[in-house]
Amino acid sequence: MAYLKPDFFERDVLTVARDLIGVELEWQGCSGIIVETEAYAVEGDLACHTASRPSARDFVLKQPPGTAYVYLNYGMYWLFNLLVKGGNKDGLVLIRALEPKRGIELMQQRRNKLKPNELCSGPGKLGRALGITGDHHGTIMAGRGRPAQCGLHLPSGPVSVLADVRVGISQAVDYPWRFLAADHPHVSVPHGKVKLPLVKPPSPLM
DNA sequence: TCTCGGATTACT
DNA sequence: GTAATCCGAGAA
Repeated sequence: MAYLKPDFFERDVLTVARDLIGVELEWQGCSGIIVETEAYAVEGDLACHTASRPSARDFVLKQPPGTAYVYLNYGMYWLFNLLVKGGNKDGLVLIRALEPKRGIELMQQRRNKLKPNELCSGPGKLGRALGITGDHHGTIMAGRGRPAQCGLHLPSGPVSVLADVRVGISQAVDYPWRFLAADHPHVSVPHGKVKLPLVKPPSPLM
């Protein structure tokens, strides 16, 4: 099974976020099938870190496509993103949920959970299950420099993917930029169940 | 130096 | 419903 090449990440961030569904994420002895992602665009997306953080903009500028963008959220959870650049729309793809495949015992140990469908069903849970921290910010996940025991593998067959609005944001809340494996039991929030704010900030149509 | 908000989760 | 927990960014 071959690793994804950098050119996978040199396309439109929405296309890449969609195509990552079904991909197997291998991470230091553990692995899982990606079943939920969100796209964040460098330009025109107020929910993206690049809209408010010069450091994120700098990261996009200087790092190659396929690099991991890792950050601490709510002071507690490490969230794992992949850099997309060189296509029509650059951005970051948040990996939000996995179906665990390998290293399940280790993930259960880290998460203090028994049920496999709750191990990685959310971006914070996933980060904890895989043992991801800020030390992994900048890890190259495709091409030269990729660490052994880390990588991404294409699915063997076709995958059914649904689009939905993104979770837990307060800006650009109505972009349908969340992608899910259809009817999959390991996602964080099922398709069509994301609660929108009562008064939504206006978003331009993309 | 201080304040605030945030791509969340688990527990009451 | 809300505590836990901390960093980047901007104001002062």
